[in-house]
Amino acid sequence: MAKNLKMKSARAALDLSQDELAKKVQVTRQTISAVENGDYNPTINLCIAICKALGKTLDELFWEEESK
Amino acid sequence: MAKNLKMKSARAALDLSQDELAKKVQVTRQTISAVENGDYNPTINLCIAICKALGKTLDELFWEEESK
DNA sequence: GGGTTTTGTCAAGTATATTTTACAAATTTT
DNA sequence: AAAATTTGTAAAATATACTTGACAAAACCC
Repeated sequence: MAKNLKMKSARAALDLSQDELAKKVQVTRQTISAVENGDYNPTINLCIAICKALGKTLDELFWEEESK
Repeated sequence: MAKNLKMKSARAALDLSQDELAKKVQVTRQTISAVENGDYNPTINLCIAICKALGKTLDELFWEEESK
């Protein structure tokens, strides 16, 4: 899977660390790291939570990205 | 979780059975049924595959729906 | 109204998403 | 350049997505 740079840059734009985002989203820092690095295939509920924390929509952060 | 009626109606619009969609998406009919009925929390890759099979985007089928 | 296809659901199993603990490399701050 | 923060990664454990097989109710055709 490809890295999710859209997510990484949306997070950077809000000046959040992986750990801070993880807390907002109720997940571990490692999970956030893995999602950004495309190491796995997150749940849609997690994607939605990430989108809301970053003020983006699913299409903006997850469409076409992991579409392989 | 709430039922995903957007997905159900997008599938109906293409006159596909759950089983036919399941085959296109390489998953079991039970999984499609569970997703439509909101019985669980699918993977983003599965959501993307479903969107592509139905000619829709993530925002169209999965945004706000399961946002709880 | 019987036959066929479609859908809901359930129980038991397998695969994989996510956690926990932990350490080192990289980056930022002072 | 040392201290502090952020990030990549890994192994073992746990939770949960997804499968397989199967049965009954509902919906569609004849």
